[in-house]
Amino acid sequence: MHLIITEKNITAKKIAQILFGKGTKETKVEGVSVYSSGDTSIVGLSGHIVNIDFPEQYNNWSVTAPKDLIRAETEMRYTHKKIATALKKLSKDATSVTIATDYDREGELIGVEAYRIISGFKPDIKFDRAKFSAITKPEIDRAFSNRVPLDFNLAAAGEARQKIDLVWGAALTRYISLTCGRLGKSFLSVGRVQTPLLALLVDREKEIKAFVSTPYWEIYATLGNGTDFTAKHECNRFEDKKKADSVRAKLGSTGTVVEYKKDARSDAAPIPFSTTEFIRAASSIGFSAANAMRIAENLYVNGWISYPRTDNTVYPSSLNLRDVLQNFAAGEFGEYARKLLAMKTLVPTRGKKETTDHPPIYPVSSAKKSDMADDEWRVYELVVRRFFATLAPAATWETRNTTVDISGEKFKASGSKLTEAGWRYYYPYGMPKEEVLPALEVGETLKVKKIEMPEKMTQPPTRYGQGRLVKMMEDLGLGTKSTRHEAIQKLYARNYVHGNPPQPTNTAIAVVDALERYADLITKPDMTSKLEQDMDLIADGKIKEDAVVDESQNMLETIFGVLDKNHDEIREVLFDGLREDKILGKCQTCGSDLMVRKSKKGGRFIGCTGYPNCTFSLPLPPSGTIVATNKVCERHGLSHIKITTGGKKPWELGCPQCNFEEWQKKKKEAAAAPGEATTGTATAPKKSAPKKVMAKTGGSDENTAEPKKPAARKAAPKKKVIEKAPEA
DNA sequence: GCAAGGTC
Repeated sequence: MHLIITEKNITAKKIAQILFGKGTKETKVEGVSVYSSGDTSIVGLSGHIVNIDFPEQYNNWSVTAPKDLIRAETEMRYTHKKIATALKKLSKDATSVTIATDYDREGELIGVEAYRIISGFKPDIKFDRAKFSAITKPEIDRAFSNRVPLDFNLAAAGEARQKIDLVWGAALTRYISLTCGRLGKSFLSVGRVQTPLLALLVDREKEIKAFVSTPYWEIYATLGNGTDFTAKHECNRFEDKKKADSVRAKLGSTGTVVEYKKDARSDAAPIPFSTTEFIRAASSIGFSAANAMRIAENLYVNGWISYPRTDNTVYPSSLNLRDVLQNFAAGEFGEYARKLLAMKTLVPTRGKKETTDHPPIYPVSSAKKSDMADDEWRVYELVVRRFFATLAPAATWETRNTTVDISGEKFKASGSKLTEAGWRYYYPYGMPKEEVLPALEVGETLKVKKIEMPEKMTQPPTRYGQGRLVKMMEDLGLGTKSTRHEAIQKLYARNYVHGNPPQPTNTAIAVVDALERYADLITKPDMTSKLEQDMDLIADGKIKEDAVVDESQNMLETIFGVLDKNHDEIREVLFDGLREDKILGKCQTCGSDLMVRKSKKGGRFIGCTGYPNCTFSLPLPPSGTIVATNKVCERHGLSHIKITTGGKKPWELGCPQCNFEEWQKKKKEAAAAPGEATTGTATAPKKSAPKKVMAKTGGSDENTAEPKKPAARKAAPKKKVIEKAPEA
């Protein structure tokens, strides 16, 4: 029997259809689908079915010193035992095996893993490899009639990555966690991808914290010639109020048009969806990266959209765009599809990245709204509309620009109007607002109807949204199309970040600070670029896997030398960060800091650092991570808190004192009117179980929260530094 | 209780 092994079930199925046609027989071995015809069987893996890890004796974090992991041996563990057993069973009847996993580094390693499992069990089977870059009949036929040997060098490159990631990740994760006593499920993690990602967020947060907001003034004139419009002084921002005042004082009651220009601007259609582009678009309509990918995965397995993990932004010529459109001609999107089908030629847009493994994400079948949940529909609609937009012509805007002279001062205004919708007819997301500017003539006199001079404050840079982060990661080479969203999610799960856009905690800032000082390499994307270069050398046979791993282990040993020497200082940096995250405000009775503290019984509460002189305290819910938010209670001066549990929907508890008072009031009312229901007020818990100390209020979803618009974000008020000269 | 990479 000839056994063919693919990376995943869906490709096994597709290849069977191509090679066997209708004669395909599907059976199950150990619950794994096997597609057969005649003397050939095809089985799909589930990506990697083994993983490397340290042997059990290294499992106790406080027994093994972190640096002893660097040279520790590793072993293979099955992660999909049933598939491994199925491979062995199938190989009993096999005389030859063709590895037909994805044509990339990880695919080669996955293939070699299957090879090792089978040849360890039955050594005399012959192996070869089919390499294909699209699952189409000509490409599959070509690949299977030109089979080559397995590329062990390429697989070794992937294996080097596995070992280096494990050793660095495990050793540094344990070191940091042990150093500050964050053990058990609240450990602090470190990794080649996640730490540079976290450092991006921390660097930005530092900029935001360091930002000093200063006032400035703008001058607007409302002008009219029938249609009113607003023009802004050409100075844009006045930092000097006196100067702004003097300009304002000059302005008379009429203005003269000194410049007026009408133009047309072409607005190009967007490129096809790669995973990154898709996540960016989904993020801008309110989906977190992980949620967008989870939904896309669902839509894919249910046959609504194509494979969602792709770097490709160019439709392959094998994809018949008209056929795809035809699927939609009668459905929910019929009017759009028919309009595109009526065009003589379809010229799709194309992005810079072109790969051949998968097409860009496009809709493969027509769905009705009732076929899926609301969130799924929103994502599906996004994919459908994007596909349409990539086939549509550019949009055209008419732009108008004018300069008006008011008493010698220049004011500018511009207008824009969509004159040809083009692709924007199909894709309404992110539509810029039209600005009205009436037709004007140079020399025309306009009445000044109103002058306004608002005072504004300069704003700190905005936090990176998830879509932007995924894009930055791609540009920096961090992670892959399949893992970037997971890296972001991991930061939430570790409580390194909270909210959306993700905001790093003081703990995260401290971890990055400590690592940047003493283990700089793990905080930079350069580690990944260097690894990529080394992997290419391994794949080319120019250097051995062991040499690369050994060099990396040496570097990590050097780093551990530095860490050990500076242990006390690192501990201090980490403790300070951890402590800051626990401070919720000042005690109203004595003015000391209020902090999250542990009780002797293992619970926790908010206690005063003035203890034992001050015994002020407030209760806290028994489980979940307490996160202090930026919001401060106006009545009590305490940070609003939320309770997070590993990336799930956080519970926005609000001010802990307000919450406590609310709960006490409820308790009193319940005691005064026994038997009566105690629901009703807006902040009251729907089901106020008396055992639960806290009054639960509505929560916002970390994962689906609409990313805040930059303009809506407040400047960090406490960072505003005002230096006033003492009065005489 | 560690990472990152596949896939579901």
